Amino acid sequence: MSKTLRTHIEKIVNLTDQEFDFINSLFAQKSYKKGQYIFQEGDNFAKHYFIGKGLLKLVFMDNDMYEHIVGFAMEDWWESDFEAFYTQQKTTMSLICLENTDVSYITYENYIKLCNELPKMERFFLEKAYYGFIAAQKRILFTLTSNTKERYQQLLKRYPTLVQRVPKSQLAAYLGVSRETLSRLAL
Amino acid sequence: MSKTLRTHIEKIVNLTDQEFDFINSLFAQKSYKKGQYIFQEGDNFAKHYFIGKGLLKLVFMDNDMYEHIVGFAMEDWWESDFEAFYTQQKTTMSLICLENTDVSYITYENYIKLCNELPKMERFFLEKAYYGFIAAQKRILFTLTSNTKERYQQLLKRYPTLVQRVPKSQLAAYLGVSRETLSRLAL
DNA sequence: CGCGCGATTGAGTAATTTCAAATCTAGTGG
DNA sequence: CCACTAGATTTGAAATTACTCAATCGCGCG
Repeated sequence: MSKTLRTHIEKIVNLTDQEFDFINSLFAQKSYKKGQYIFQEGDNFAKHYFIGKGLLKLVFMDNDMYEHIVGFAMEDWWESDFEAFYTQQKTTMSLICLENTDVSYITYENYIKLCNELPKMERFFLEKAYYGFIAAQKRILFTLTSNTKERYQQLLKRYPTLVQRVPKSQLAAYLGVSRETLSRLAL
Repeated sequence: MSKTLRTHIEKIVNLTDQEFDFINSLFAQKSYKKGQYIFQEGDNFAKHYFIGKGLLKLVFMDNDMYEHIVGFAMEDWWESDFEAFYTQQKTTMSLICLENTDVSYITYENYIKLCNELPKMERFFLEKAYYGFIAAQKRILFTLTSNTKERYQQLLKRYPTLVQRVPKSQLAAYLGVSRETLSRLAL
Protein backbone atom coordinates (compact mmCIF):
# COMPACT_ATOMS: atom_id res chain seq x y z
CA MET A 1 0.00 0.00 0.00
CA SER A 2 2.95 2.30 0.62
CA LYS A 3 3.92 1.64 -2.94
CA THR A 4 0.49 2.86 -4.00
CA LEU A 5 0.99 6.09 -2.11
CA ARG A 6 4.39 6.68 -3.63
CA THR A 7 3.17 5.98 -7.15
CA HIS A 8 0.29 8.30 -6.52
CA ILE A 9 2.45 11.19 -5.35
CA GLU A 10 4.96 10.68 -8.13
CA LYS A 11 2.26 11.31 -10.70
CA ILE A 12 2.68 14.93 -9.68
CA VAL A 13 6.13 15.37 -8.09
CA ASN A 14 9.20 13.15 -8.23
CA LEU A 15 10.62 11.73 -5.03
CA THR A 16 13.97 10.31 -3.93
CA ASP A 17 13.93 7.19 -1.77
CA GLN A 18 14.89 9.28 1.23
CA GLU A 19 12.11 11.72 0.60
CA PHE A 20 9.56 8.99 0.32
CA ASP A 21 10.83 7.35 3.49
CA PHE A 22 10.31 10.65 5.24
CA ILE A 23 6.82 11.02 3.83
CA ASN A 24 5.96 7.47 4.72
CA SER A 25 7.15 7.95 8.29
CA LEU A 26 4.51 10.67 8.73
CA PHE A 27 1.62 8.49 7.57
CA ALA A 28 -0.02 5.66 9.46
CA GLN A 29 -2.10 2.81 8.10
CA LYS A 30 -5.42 1.43 9.19
CA SER A 31 -8.03 -1.00 7.89
CA TYR A 32 -11.77 -0.79 8.33
CA LYS A 33 -14.66 -3.12 7.62
CA LYS A 34 -17.75 -2.32 5.62
CA GLY A 35 -20.11 -0.20 7.69
CA GLN A 36 -17.46 1.19 10.04
CA TYR A 37 -16.96 4.89 10.63
CA ILE A 38 -13.48 6.27 9.94
CA PHE A 39 -14.57 9.40 11.69
CA GLN A 40 -17.89 10.72 12.86
CA GLU A 41 -19.51 14.13 13.21
CA GLY A 42 -18.15 15.82 16.30
CA ASP A 43 -14.76 14.07 16.33
CA ASN A 44 -11.65 16.09 17.06
CA PHE A 45 -8.22 15.82 15.45
CA ALA A 46 -9.43 15.48 11.90
CA LYS A 47 -6.96 13.69 9.65
CA HIS A 48 -6.40 13.47 5.94
CA TYR A 49 -6.95 10.07 4.37
CA PHE A 50 -5.49 8.43 1.30
CA ILE A 51 -7.50 5.42 0.21
CA GLY A 52 -5.42 2.45 -0.87
CA LYS A 53 -8.34 0.09 -1.27
CA GLY A 54 -12.06 0.25 -0.71
CA LEU A 55 -14.96 2.62 -1.01
CA LEU A 56 -16.18 5.38 1.30
CA LYS A 57 -18.92 7.94 1.58
CA LEU A 58 -18.56 11.35 3.18
CA VAL A 59 -21.93 12.17 4.71
CA PHE A 60 -23.72 14.93 6.51
CA MET A 61 -26.63 13.94 8.69
CA ASP A 62 -29.58 16.34 8.86
CA ASN A 63 -32.07 16.84 11.67
CA ASP A 64 -34.26 14.02 10.35
CA MET A 65 -31.27 11.65 10.49
CA TYR A 66 -31.14 11.50 6.73
CA GLU A 67 -27.65 11.03 5.33
CA HIS A 68 -26.74 13.48 2.58
CA ILE A 69 -23.76 12.23 0.61
CA VAL A 70 -21.23 14.99 0.10
CA GLY A 71 -18.97 12.68 -1.84
CA PHE A 72 -17.78 9.18 -2.51
CA ALA A 73 -14.14 8.20 -2.38
CA MET A 74 -12.34 5.17 -3.71
CA GLU A 75 -8.89 3.83 -4.57
CA ASP A 76 -6.26 6.54 -5.03
CA TRP A 77 -8.49 9.31 -3.76
CA TRP A 78 -7.96 11.59 -0.79
CA GLU A 79 -10.82 12.32 1.55
CA SER A 80 -11.44 14.13 4.79
CA ASP A 81 -13.60 16.74 6.44
CA PHE A 82 -11.42 19.34 4.89
CA GLU A 83 -12.52 22.33 6.89
CA ALA A 84 -12.17 20.43 10.13
CA PHE A 85 -8.73 19.25 9.10
CA TYR A 86 -7.38 22.54 7.93
CA THR A 87 -8.82 24.62 10.76
CA GLN A 88 -8.52 21.84 13.36
CA GLN A 89 -12.08 22.12 14.54
CA LYS A 90 -14.58 19.37 15.23
CA THR A 91 -15.78 17.48 12.19
CA THR A 92 -19.26 18.24 10.91
CA MET A 93 -19.43 15.21 8.64
CA SER A 94 -18.75 11.49 8.88
CA LEU A 95 -16.64 9.19 6.73
CA ILE A 96 -18.19 5.74 6.41
CA CYS A 97 -16.98 2.57 4.72
CA LEU A 98 -19.18 1.11 1.99
CA GLU A 99 -16.66 -1.71 1.55
CA ASN A 100 -13.71 -3.05 3.51
CA THR A 101 -11.16 -0.30 3.24
CA ASP A 102 -7.43 0.33 3.76
CA VAL A 103 -6.28 3.89 4.30
CA SER A 104 -3.07 5.79 4.94
CA TYR A 105 -3.67 8.90 7.00
CA ILE A 106 -1.73 11.91 8.17
CA THR A 107 -2.38 14.08 11.17
CA TYR A 108 -2.46 17.85 10.96
CA GLU A 109 0.84 18.19 12.84
CA ASN A 110 2.55 15.81 10.47
CA TYR A 111 0.97 17.51 7.50
CA ILE A 112 2.43 20.85 8.61
CA LYS A 113 5.80 19.23 9.20
CA LEU A 114 5.69 17.61 5.79
CA CYS A 115 4.90 20.87 3.98
CA ASN A 116 7.57 22.77 5.86
CA GLU A 117 10.34 20.24 5.36
CA LEU A 118 9.43 19.14 1.86
CA PRO A 119 8.00 22.10 -0.09
CA LYS A 120 7.39 19.97 -3.14
CA MET A 121 4.64 18.28 -1.17
CA GLU A 122 3.01 21.64 -0.82
CA ARG A 123 2.94 21.70 -4.60
CA PHE A 124 1.36 18.26 -4.55
CA PHE A 125 -1.38 19.27 -2.12
CA LEU A 126 -1.95 22.49 -4.02
CA GLU A 127 -2.63 20.55 -7.18
CA LYS A 128 -4.98 18.21 -5.32
CA ALA A 129 -6.80 21.21 -3.86
CA TYR A 130 -7.13 22.80 -7.29
CA TYR A 131 -8.61 19.72 -8.83
CA GLY A 132 -10.89 19.24 -5.84
CA PHE A 133 -12.15 22.77 -6.25
CA ILE A 134 -12.62 22.38 -9.99
CA ALA A 135 -14.58 19.16 -9.48
CA ALA A 136 -16.78 20.75 -6.83
CA GLN A 137 -17.48 23.73 -9.05
CA LYS A 138 -18.38 21.42 -11.92
CA ARG A 139 -20.79 19.57 -9.71
CA ILE A 140 -22.42 22.87 -8.74
CA LEU A 141 -22.64 23.87 -12.38
CA PHE A 142 -24.17 20.55 -13.29
CA THR A 143 -26.90 20.89 -10.70
CA LEU A 144 -27.63 24.36 -12.09
CA THR A 145 -27.77 23.34 -15.72
CA SER A 146 -29.22 19.83 -15.73
CA ASN A 147 -32.32 18.03 -14.61
CA THR A 148 -32.30 14.93 -12.45
CA LYS A 149 -32.21 12.48 -15.30
CA GLU A 150 -29.26 14.18 -16.95
CA ARG A 151 -27.36 14.34 -13.69
CA TYR A 152 -27.93 10.66 -13.07
CA GLN A 153 -26.79 9.76 -16.58
CA GLN A 154 -23.71 11.92 -16.10
CA LEU A 155 -22.95 10.08 -12.87
CA LEU A 156 -23.29 6.71 -14.58
CA LYS A 157 -21.04 7.83 -17.38
CA ARG A 158 -18.42 9.50 -15.23
CA TYR A 159 -18.11 6.87 -12.51
CA PRO A 160 -19.22 3.58 -14.08
CA THR A 161 -17.32 1.43 -11.57
CA LEU A 162 -18.60 3.38 -8.58
CA VAL A 163 -22.19 2.94 -9.65
CA GLN A 164 -21.84 -0.82 -9.68
CA ARG A 165 -20.49 -0.87 -6.15
CA VAL A 166 -23.06 1.39 -4.51
CA PRO A 167 -26.79 0.84 -3.84
CA LYS A 168 -28.98 3.17 -5.87
CA SER A 169 -30.40 4.69 -2.73
CA GLN A 170 -26.93 6.05 -2.01
CA LEU A 171 -26.68 7.54 -5.47
CA ALA A 172 -29.99 9.29 -4.80
CA ALA A 173 -28.55 10.73 -1.58
CA TYR A 174 -25.61 12.02 -3.60
CA LEU A 175 -27.73 13.55 -6.34
CA GLY A 176 -30.15 15.10 -3.89
CA VAL A 177 -33.32 13.32 -4.96
CA SER A 178 -35.50 10.68 -3.33
CA ARG A 179 -34.75 7.06 -4.17
CA GLU A 180 -38.26 6.72 -5.60
CA THR A 181 -37.61 9.51 -8.06
CA LEU A 182 -34.32 7.95 -9.07
CA SER A 183 -36.06 4.63 -9.56
CA ARG A 184 -38.66 6.15 -11.85
CA LEU A 185 -36.17 7.70 -14.26
CA ALA A 186 -36.47 6.05 -17.63
CA LEU A 187 -32.98 5.89 -19.06
CA MET B 1 -4.83 49.26 -5.56
CA SER B 2 -1.42 47.67 -5.28
CA LYS B 3 -1.65 48.41 -1.59
CA THR B 4 -4.87 46.42 -1.49
CA LEU B 5 -3.20 43.42 -3.07
CA ARG B 6 -0.29 43.57 -0.65
CA THR B 7 -2.55 43.89 2.37
CA HIS B 8 -4.57 40.98 1.05
CA ILE B 9 -1.58 38.70 0.60
CA GLU B 10 -0.11 39.65 3.95
CA LYS B 11 -3.19 38.35 5.70
CA ILE B 12 -1.70 34.95 4.95
CA VAL B 13 2.07 35.35 4.37
CA ASN B 14 4.39 38.21 5.27
CA LEU B 15 6.29 39.99 2.53
CA THR B 16 9.37 42.17 2.35
CA ASP B 17 9.23 45.25 0.17
CA GLN B 18 11.44 43.54 -2.37
CA GLU B 19 9.20 40.50 -2.44
CA PHE B 20 6.12 42.58 -2.98
CA ASP B 21 7.82 44.57 -5.73
CA PHE B 22 8.56 41.31 -7.43
CA ILE B 23 5.00 40.10 -7.03
CA ASN B 24 3.64 43.40 -8.23
CA SER B 25 5.85 43.31 -11.33
CA LEU B 26 4.08 40.09 -12.37
CA PHE B 27 0.58 41.53 -12.15
CA ALA B 28 -1.07 43.99 -14.49
CA GLN B 29 -4.03 46.26 -13.83
CA LYS B 30 -7.13 46.90 -15.83
CA SER B 31 -10.47 48.64 -15.38
CA TYR B 32 -13.83 47.63 -16.82
CA LYS B 33 -17.23 49.24 -16.99
CA LYS B 34 -20.50 47.70 -15.89
CA GLY B 35 -21.65 45.18 -18.45
CA GLN B 36 -18.24 44.47 -19.94
CA TYR B 37 -16.77 40.99 -20.26
CA ILE B 38 -13.41 40.40 -18.61
CA PHE B 39 -13.25 37.14 -20.47
CA GLN B 40 -15.74 35.16 -22.47
CA GLU B 41 -16.42 31.50 -23.12
CA GLY B 42 -13.90 30.24 -25.67
CA ASP B 43 -11.12 32.69 -24.84
CA ASN B 44 -7.56 31.46 -24.63
CA PHE B 45 -4.84 32.43 -22.15
CA ALA B 46 -7.02 32.40 -19.07
CA LYS B 47 -5.72 34.61 -16.30
CA HIS B 48 -6.24 34.83 -12.60
CA TYR B 49 -7.97 37.99 -11.34
CA PHE B 50 -7.79 39.81 -8.05
CA ILE B 51 -10.64 42.26 -7.65
CA GLY B 52 -9.64 45.59 -6.14
CA LYS B 53 -13.03 47.23 -6.62
CA GLY B 54 -16.31 46.25 -8.19
CA LEU B 55 -18.58 43.29 -8.60
CA LEU B 56 -18.49 40.39 -11.05
CA LYS B 57 -20.40 37.30 -11.99
CA LEU B 58 -18.87 34.10 -13.31
CA VAL B 59 -21.43 32.61 -15.66
CA PHE B 60 -22.00 29.55 -17.79
CA MET B 61 -24.37 29.94 -20.71
CA ASP B 62 -26.53 26.95 -21.60
CA ASN B 63 -27.99 25.98 -24.95
CA ASP B 64 -31.02 28.20 -24.39
CA MET B 65 -28.75 31.19 -23.79
CA TYR B 66 -29.66 31.24 -20.13
CA GLU B 67 -26.86 32.45 -17.86
CA HIS B 68 -26.21 30.19 -14.88
CA ILE B 69 -24.24 32.01 -12.23
CA VAL B 70 -21.38 29.86 -10.95
CA GLY B 71 -20.32 32.56 -8.55
CA PHE B 72 -20.17 36.22 -7.70
CA ALA B 73 -16.94 38.01 -6.86
CA MET B 74 -16.30 41.32 -5.21
CA GLU B 75 -13.60 43.37 -3.48
CA ASP B 76 -10.67 41.29 -2.22
CA TRP B 77 -11.78 38.12 -3.96
CA TRP B 78 -9.99 36.13 -6.60
CA GLU B 79 -11.84 34.84 -9.59
CA SER B 80 -11.14 33.03 -12.83
CA ASP B 81 -12.12 30.06 -14.93
CA PHE B 82 -9.92 27.95 -12.76
CA GLU B 83 -9.75 24.87 -14.88
CA ALA B 84 -8.96 26.91 -17.97
CA PHE B 85 -6.28 28.79 -16.08
CA TYR B 86 -4.62 25.83 -14.48
CA THR B 87 -4.72 23.58 -17.53
CA GLN B 88 -4.34 26.43 -20.03
CA GLN B 89 -7.29 25.40 -22.14
CA LYS B 90 -10.06 27.55 -23.55
CA THR B 91 -12.44 29.03 -21.02
CA THR B 92 -15.89 27.45 -20.71
CA MET B 93 -17.33 30.31 -18.68
CA SER B 94 -17.47 34.11 -18.86
CA LEU B 95 -16.61 36.74 -16.29
CA ILE B 96 -18.90 39.76 -16.49
CA CYS B 97 -18.94 43.08 -14.64
CA LEU B 98 -22.06 43.91 -12.67
CA GLU B 99 -20.43 47.21 -11.66
CA ASN B 100 -17.45 49.24 -12.79
CA THR B 101 -14.51 47.12 -11.73
CA ASP B 102 -10.75 47.36 -11.19
CA VAL B 103 -8.72 44.16 -11.29
CA SER B 104 -5.13 43.03 -10.98
CA TYR B 105 -4.44 39.96 -13.00
CA ILE B 106 -1.62 37.48 -13.50
CA THR B 107 -0.92 35.30 -16.51
CA TYR B 108 -0.21 31.61 -16.21
CA GLU B 109 3.46 32.07 -17.10
CA ASN B 110 3.88 34.70 -14.42
CA TYR B 111 1.97 32.59 -11.95
CA ILE B 112 4.39 29.71 -12.50
CA LYS B 113 7.34 32.06 -12.20
CA LEU B 114 5.93 33.49 -9.00
CA CYS B 115 5.44 30.10 -7.39
CA ASN B 116 8.88 28.90 -8.40
CA GLU B 117 10.76 31.97 -7.22
CA LEU B 118 8.73 32.72 -4.16
CA PRO B 119 7.52 29.48 -2.57
CA LYS B 120 5.63 31.31 0.13
CA MET B 121 3.22 32.42 -2.59
CA GLU B 122 2.54 28.77 -3.24
CA ARG B 123 1.45 28.58 0.37
CA PHE B 124 -0.77 31.58 -0.24
CA PHE B 125 -2.46 30.07 -3.28
CA LEU B 126 -2.78 26.75 -1.51
CA GLU B 127 -4.72 28.38 1.28
CA LYS B 128 -6.93 30.20 -1.22
CA ALA B 129 -7.56 26.91 -3.03
CA TYR B 130 -8.45 25.16 0.24
CA TYR B 131 -10.96 27.78 1.21
CA GLY B 132 -12.38 27.84 -2.28
CA PHE B 133 -12.88 24.10 -2.14
CA ILE B 134 -14.42 24.26 1.32
CA ALA B 135 -16.83 26.98 0.20
CA ALA B 136 -17.82 25.02 -2.90
CA GLN B 137 -18.42 21.88 -0.86
CA LYS B 138 -20.54 23.85 1.60
CA ARG B 139 -22.61 25.18 -1.26
CA ILE B 140 -23.15 21.63 -2.53
CA LEU B 141 -24.12 20.49 0.94
CA PHE B 142 -26.53 23.37 1.31
CA THR B 143 -28.31 22.51 -1.91
CA LEU B 144 -28.61 18.92 -0.67
CA THR B 145 -29.96 19.76 2.76
CA SER B 146 -32.10 22.86 2.28
CA ASN B 147 -35.09 23.98 0.31
CA THR B 148 -35.18 27.07 -1.87
CA LYS B 149 -36.41 29.40 0.84
CA GLU B 150 -33.70 28.35 3.26
CA ARG B 151 -31.02 28.71 0.64
CA TYR B 152 -32.19 32.20 -0.22
CA GLN B 153 -32.26 33.22 3.43
CA GLN B 154 -28.77 31.81 3.87
CA LEU B 155 -27.59 33.84 0.92
CA LEU B 156 -29.12 37.02 2.35
CA LYS B 157 -27.51 36.34 5.69
CA ARG B 158 -24.11 35.37 4.39
CA TYR B 159 -23.68 38.08 1.76
CA PRO B 160 -25.87 41.00 2.86
CA THR B 161 -23.90 43.59 0.90
CA LEU B 162 -23.87 41.50 -2.26
CA VAL B 163 -27.61 41.08 -2.22
CA GLN B 164 -28.15 44.83 -2.22
CA ARG B 165 -25.93 45.30 -5.25
CA VAL B 166 -27.38 42.56 -7.45
CA PRO B 167 -30.82 42.27 -9.12
CA LYS B 168 -32.90 39.45 -7.68
CA SER B 169 -33.05 37.75 -11.04
CA GLN B 170 -29.30 37.23 -10.74
CA LEU B 171 -29.66 35.72 -7.30
CA ALA B 172 -32.18 33.30 -8.78
CA ALA B 173 -29.64 32.32 -11.44
CA TYR B 174 -27.14 31.66 -8.67
CA LEU B 175 -29.53 29.61 -6.55
CA GLY B 176 -30.78 27.61 -9.50
CA VAL B 177 -34.45 28.60 -9.39
CA SER B 178 -36.62 30.71 -11.66
CA ARG B 179 -36.97 34.39 -10.77
CA GLU B 180 -40.72 33.88 -10.36
CA THR B 181 -40.14 31.27 -7.69
CA LEU B 182 -37.69 33.51 -5.87
CA SER B 183 -40.20 36.32 -6.02
CA ARG B 184 -42.89 34.17 -4.46
CA LEU B 185 -40.86 33.19 -1.41
CA ALA B 186 -42.43 34.67 1.70
CA LEU B 187 -39.57 35.56 3.99
C1' DC C 1 -38.36 -21.84 2.89
C1' DG C 2 -38.44 -17.35 4.57
C1' DC C 3 -35.94 -13.34 6.12
C1' DG C 4 -34.01 -8.83 4.99
C1' DC C 5 -32.49 -5.49 2.04
C1' DG C 6 -32.90 -2.90 -1.92
C1' DA C 7 -35.70 -1.54 -5.75
C1' DT C 8 -40.01 -0.57 -7.82
C1' DT C 9 -44.81 0.95 -8.32
C1' DG C 10 -49.13 3.52 -7.10
C1' DA C 11 -51.68 7.46 -5.53
C1' DG C 12 -52.16 11.80 -3.57
C1' DT C 13 -49.80 16.13 -2.33
C1' DA C 14 -46.45 19.81 -2.56
C1' DA C 15 -43.09 22.57 -4.93
C1' DT C 16 -41.46 24.56 -9.07
C1' DT C 17 -41.67 25.81 -13.86
C1' DT C 18 -43.56 28.08 -17.78
C1' DC C 19 -45.83 31.53 -20.19
C1' DA C 20 -48.44 35.61 -19.93
C1' DA C 21 -49.88 39.79 -18.07
C1' DA C 22 -49.74 43.37 -14.70
C1' DT C 23 -47.16 46.32 -11.61
C1' DC C 24 -43.39 48.82 -9.87
C1' DT C 25 -39.30 51.91 -10.13
C1' DA C 26 -35.58 54.77 -11.49
C1' DG C 27 -33.94 57.67 -14.95
C1' DT C 28 -34.86 60.86 -19.07
C1' DG C 29 -36.57 64.47 -21.72
C1' DG C 30 -40.14 67.91 -22.35
C1' DC D 1 -43.20 68.71 -12.30
C1' DC D 2 -44.99 65.25 -15.26
C1' DA D 3 -45.18 61.77 -18.79
C1' DC D 4 -42.67 58.06 -20.77
C1' DT D 5 -39.79 54.14 -21.11
C1' DA D 6 -36.81 50.18 -20.01
C1' DG D 7 -35.71 47.01 -16.75
C1' DA D 8 -36.95 44.53 -12.78
C1' DT D 9 -40.37 42.40 -10.02
C1' DT D 10 -44.66 40.49 -8.97
C1' DT D 11 -48.88 37.90 -9.77
C1' DG D 12 -51.95 34.42 -12.00
C1' DA D 13 -53.00 29.92 -13.80
C1' DA D 14 -51.93 25.60 -15.90
C1' DA D 15 -48.54 22.01 -16.51
C1' DT D 16 -44.67 19.51 -14.91
C1' DT D 17 -41.68 17.48 -11.66
C1' DA D 18 -40.60 15.61 -7.35
C1' DC D 19 -41.92 14.20 -2.73
C1' DT D 20 -44.20 11.31 0.70
C1' DC D 21 -46.24 7.33 2.36
C1' DA D 22 -47.61 2.80 1.54
C1' DA D 23 -47.54 -1.48 -0.65
C1' DT D 24 -45.32 -4.79 -3.56
C1' DC D 25 -41.63 -7.06 -5.91
C1' DG D 26 -36.96 -9.48 -6.47
C1' DC D 27 -33.26 -11.77 -4.92
C1' DG D 28 -29.30 -13.58 -2.32
C1' DC D 29 -28.33 -16.13 1.76
C1' DG D 30 -28.62 -18.72 5.99
